[in-house]
Amino acid sequence: MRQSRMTPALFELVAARFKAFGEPVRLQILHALADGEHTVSELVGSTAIAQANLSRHLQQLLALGFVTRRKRGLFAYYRLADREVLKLCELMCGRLEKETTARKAALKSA
Amino acid sequence: MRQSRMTPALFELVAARFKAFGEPVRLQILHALADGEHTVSELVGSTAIAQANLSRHLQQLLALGFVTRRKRGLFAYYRLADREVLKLCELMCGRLEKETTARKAALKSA
DNA sequence: CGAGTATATTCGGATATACTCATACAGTCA
DNA sequence: TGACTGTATGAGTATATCCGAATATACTCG
Repeated sequence: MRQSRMTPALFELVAARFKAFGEPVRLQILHALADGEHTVSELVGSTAIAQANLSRHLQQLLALGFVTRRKRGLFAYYRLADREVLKLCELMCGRLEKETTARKAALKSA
Repeated sequence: MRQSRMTPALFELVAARFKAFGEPVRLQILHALADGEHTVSELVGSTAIAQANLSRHLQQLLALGFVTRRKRGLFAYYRLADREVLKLCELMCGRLEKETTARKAALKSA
């Protein structure tokens, strides 16, 4: 939040973006796209998420700029928009790891 | 997501953390805490969020490790748990800025 | 102890979000 | 053109989440 002034509208916009990451299914999709471009049907295969559901979540991620789409014939190829997307996930994962190791350490000392 | 294997449970845990950021009110609270420790009543004054609501959100942020609490007499002093919290916000804000400037540029060229 | 204050929690209604099923919309190829 | 396939979308339902009002809890001080 380096923004000079944070308006309610701005909070809304940022929150909407975080909300996109706040759903396990979407994280799973981003994770599946970490190794490169995939079509919807490939994702159906690798993630066990229903096609309709997958398509919907991909639309959201697309609308928010977290993934990009390339249509080629019948297929839609989705890929992560940039590396920062993974960086966000890694930051949060890192916090979780720290938390769990801290918890373990606390148990040992007790 | 540097984790060796992402399990469904792990996705849930990470998503829960992102979900905390996915709410304008909580972002506003984090923003208000950016300049240091504050009590609940101070935050009521500076944010115009109702006390009950504020307390609720602070509990969530506390449970997820984004803020810490120090109780002293009647008062509860909350502060950001670490700098990373702001970094996450800044990353997302940065994306939003890029998006909007890109949109403006697109309008100009059109 | 009893009043007063700061914070936390419970309850209930309103709203949003995700999911499934069925269907629509391309685009390909015979 | 017509069958077929991959992707997107509409409708309906179930679940989660937010908020306000009221209440509970914890601490201080007379």
